[in-house]
Amino acid sequence: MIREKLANKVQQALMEAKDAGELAFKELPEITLEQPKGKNFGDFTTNVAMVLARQVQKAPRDVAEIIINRLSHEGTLIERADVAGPGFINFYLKPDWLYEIMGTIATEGENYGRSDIGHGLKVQVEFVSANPNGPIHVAHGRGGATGDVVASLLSAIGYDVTRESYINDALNSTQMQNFGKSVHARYMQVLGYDFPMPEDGYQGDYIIDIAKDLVDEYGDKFLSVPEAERILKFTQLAQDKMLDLQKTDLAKFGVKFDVWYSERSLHESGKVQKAIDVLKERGYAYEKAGAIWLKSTEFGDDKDRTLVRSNGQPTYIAADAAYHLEKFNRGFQKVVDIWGPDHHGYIARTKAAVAALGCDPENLEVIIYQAVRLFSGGELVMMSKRAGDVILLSELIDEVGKDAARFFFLMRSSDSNLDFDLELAKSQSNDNPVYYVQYAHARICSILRKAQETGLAMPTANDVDLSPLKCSAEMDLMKKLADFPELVAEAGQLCEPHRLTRYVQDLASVFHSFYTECRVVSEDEPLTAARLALVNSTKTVLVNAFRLLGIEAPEKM
RNA sequence: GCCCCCGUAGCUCAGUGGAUAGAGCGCGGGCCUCCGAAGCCCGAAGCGUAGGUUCAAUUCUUACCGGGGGCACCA
Repeated sequence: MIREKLANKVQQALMEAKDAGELAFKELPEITLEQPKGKNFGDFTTNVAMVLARQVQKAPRDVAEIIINRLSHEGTLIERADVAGPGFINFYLKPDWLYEIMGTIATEGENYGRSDIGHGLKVQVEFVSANPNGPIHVAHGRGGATGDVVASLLSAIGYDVTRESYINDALNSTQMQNFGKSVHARYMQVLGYDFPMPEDGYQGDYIIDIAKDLVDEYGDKFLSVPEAERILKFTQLAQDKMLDLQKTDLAKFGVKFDVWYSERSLHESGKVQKAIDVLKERGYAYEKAGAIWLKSTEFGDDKDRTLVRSNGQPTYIAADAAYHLEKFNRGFQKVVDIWGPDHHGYIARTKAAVAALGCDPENLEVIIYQAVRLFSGGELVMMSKRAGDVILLSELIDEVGKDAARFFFLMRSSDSNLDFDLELAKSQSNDNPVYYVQYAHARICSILRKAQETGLAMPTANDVDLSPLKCSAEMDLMKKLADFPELVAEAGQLCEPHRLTRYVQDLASVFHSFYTECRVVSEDEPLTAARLALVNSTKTVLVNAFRLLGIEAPEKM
């Protein structure tokens, strides 16, 4: 808002200068207003004079001077504008611009920070998509937190978002067969038979748990069924159990999906075959050595990929192609896939498949998040009792809690490896960023309780005079609150949720400084009222940010 | 060999085509007759190397060096 106003002012000044023959430019440059890094460079700054300098053949500082002389401050929030450094124009604003924003926060409440950048565009965020042959583990946790918050951010900026998880439940896949055989072997063992685990069988204890469940539920009634049929049956039963467990674990993590999409359903409905047919028709599928191949090299992939094996079984790529075609057919105009680091190699082939099917690969955005390592007391944690070689998400949540788990997963850019310090996440101290930010909220609630006990009215920024707010701690806090909508927009458009955790920590920090500096409930009634309004606004923004992050806003800790 | 990510303070990480590169931990020093010290304030300390593009590069680009991960008619 304020940026547009300033940009308009600058544009007006530029046009006037042009008409007066002071600046000879043909095209109006884009005028961007930024918040300067240094504290002594005003509230907003623009580099337009430097951008324009070459075109008008004048020194940048002279151009800036001309613009400033044409700026009228009358009836605006501009206090003054200066030329600085190599040719920046720095704007110093009257405090009223912040008071206006306080009013906006009070009026918009839980909607403060939302926008309509997405214009209701239908977007799907696909994440987690774990094979239903094991529990959700910590790497899925990073993907889960990332996907969930990316979805929340996109929704906040006006997209029509669907959260979706793809179930790799094709019964004929090597992994699923292996899984079924493992469960079957454990089942036989629970029944007392000396039955060997298959080679490369699933070793985790959860396989035994499933086998015990199956014995409890069905006893030995499957023994009469032929072994091959029995294994197939077990694969399905065990898959269903795994899926339920995955849903339970993810729900505990605060992650819920609108759609669980079954790979098996793609095969059974003939959509995989259909996609292959489409690829053939479009000339991007061919036969070689008894198999059918996707001509993905046409679209920048390193090599062509097998769609259908020589034994007639379609590969997962065929199913993935069908799935992505289905996404676009379902009306999604933008698709975001969130994958683990082991999948980076699939970006090229998936985009190639999408392009070969006649969809625009630009509408598919793939986010790869990097590896997660758990540390405890400086030691790398590798093994889990319950799952074998991975740590389960549920174990992590039991250990550090949902909020800490989510927050820690979101603290780093997806592009960075993530070292998760269990001790830190558990510690109830100021070292722990989750406690730090939640404490800010609890502290606010404490102040508001105190004010209520004192019998004070609870003012909002709309019904109180904010002009007593003028010290630097108060100004810094208001500025941070003012940043929120833009931060949400940026984090959403870039699909970078870590910007939000960063912001929340910054906001908590300026609030804590304000708290130390400025006593809220005091003898000075106008000041108390204004500060209470500011505290209220801070609470609103914290709560809105926490909601996006999916963490609690505790009133007491 | 090819592909992806990272290389910023002692450590873990943010950040930006521009003016003085930030935070937490750790380290040193201060602050509670007062709304929660789970807090605040002050201090020391940094853009892997070499080219290129640019008025301006830590940011874009190329090469190299270092770390992590991936390269199936498995999913």
